[in-house]
Amino acid sequence: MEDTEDTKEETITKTTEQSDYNPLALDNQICFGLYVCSKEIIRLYAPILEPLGLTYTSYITLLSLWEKDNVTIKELGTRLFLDSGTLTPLLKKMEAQGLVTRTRSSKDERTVFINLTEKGRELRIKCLDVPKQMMCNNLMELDDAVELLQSLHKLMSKMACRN
Amino acid sequence: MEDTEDTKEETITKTTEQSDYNPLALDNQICFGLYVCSKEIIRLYAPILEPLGLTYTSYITLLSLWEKDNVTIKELGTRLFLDSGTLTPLLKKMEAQGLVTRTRSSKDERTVFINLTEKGRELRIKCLDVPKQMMCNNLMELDDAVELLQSLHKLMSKMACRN
DNA sequence: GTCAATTAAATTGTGTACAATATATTAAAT
DNA sequence: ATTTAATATATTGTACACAATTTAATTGAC
Repeated sequence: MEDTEDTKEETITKTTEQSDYNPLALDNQICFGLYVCSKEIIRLYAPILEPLGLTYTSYITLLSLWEKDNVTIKELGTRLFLDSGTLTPLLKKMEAQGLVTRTRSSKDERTVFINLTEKGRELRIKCLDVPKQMMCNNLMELDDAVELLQSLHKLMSKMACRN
Repeated sequence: MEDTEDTKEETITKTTEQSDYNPLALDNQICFGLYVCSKEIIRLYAPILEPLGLTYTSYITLLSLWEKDNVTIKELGTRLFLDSGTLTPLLKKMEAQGLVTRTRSSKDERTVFINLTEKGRELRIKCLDVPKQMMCNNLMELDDAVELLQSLHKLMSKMACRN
C-alpha cells in the first residue's frame, strides 16, 4: 500500500516537476501504454481462445451477446465500440460457424438482429474457464486490477459520448 | 480523493463479493477496457497526426527514435513491442517519406540500422504541440492520468519479459 | 574449419479496424 | 404525396499486427 503511494509520488514528480520533462517521451504517453497493454493481453488470449474456435473479437462479441442477444448490429456496435465495417464480416463468419443468426427485421428492413444459436449459447460453458486461464499469467494483483478497471471505465464513459 | 476511495470500495464489492458475480461480464474484462481505450484514443490522434503526414504507428516510432536513433529494427521492436512484420513495411514507408534512413550494418549484415534524417529530426518541433492538442479532449484529470500510466507501466514490464 | 543452431529481417497469409462511400429503407418536412 | 434528410448495413480501400515461414548471415560445438 505504502509502496503504491511512494511510486505514485515519484511519478508525479517525474511527470510534473522535473525541469527536463519531455511531453514527447514514449514513457509519458498514456496512449502508448494502453496500446501496448491491449495488444499484448490480446496476444495472450489467442492460444486460449484458439482451441474454442474463437478470435479475440469474436470472444468479446459473444461476451456481449451472452449478456443480451436479439440486438441489432448497431446496438452491438455501440456496446463493443465497433462499427459495421468490422462487425458485418465478423458476424457473417460467426454465422458460418453456427454461433449466431442474422435476421433482417421485417418491421424495419434496415436493421439486422443478431441472436445466439444453441451452439453459441452453449459455448459459454466452455468459456467459463477463460478468465481463470488468463489470470494464470499472473499479470496483476487483484487490487491493481480493480483500480485499473475503474480508470478504464472512466475513460470509456468519456469516449462513449463522442459518437 | 475520498471519492476515488469510495468508488473503489464499490467496485471491489461488485467484483468480488456479489453472489451473482459474472467473470464473463464484459464490464469485468480488463482486456476489453484496454482494447476500447486504446482504439478510441488512437482514433483521436488520427486527425491531429494526419496534417503532419503521420499515422499513430509512425508517430510512436518517431517518439522512440527522437529519444534514441541509430538503432536496429530489433531494438526498435523491443522498445515499441512490435515485430519485423509490422516494422519492416512501416520503416520502408517512413524512408520513402524522407523521415528515416535504413542502413544495413557492414559488421553484421543481418541487422539494419535506423537513423533519423534532418527532416525526421525537425518534425519533432511540429509534434511538440500534439500532446497539448490531445489533452484538449479533456479525457482525464492529471492525477488519474499519472495513476493510470503507472498501472500500465507495471503491466508492460510484466509483459516485456515474455518474449 | 565444418556443420548445426541461432539470429535478424523480410515475406506471406489471416484477421482485424476504421474512414469513406454506397445502398436501401424509414422518417420528416412541406 | 413527394422530396429531403436521416438511419442501418454493407462494401471498398488503407493501415496495421502478428504467426509462421523464408532467407541470409553469424555464432558455437566439435
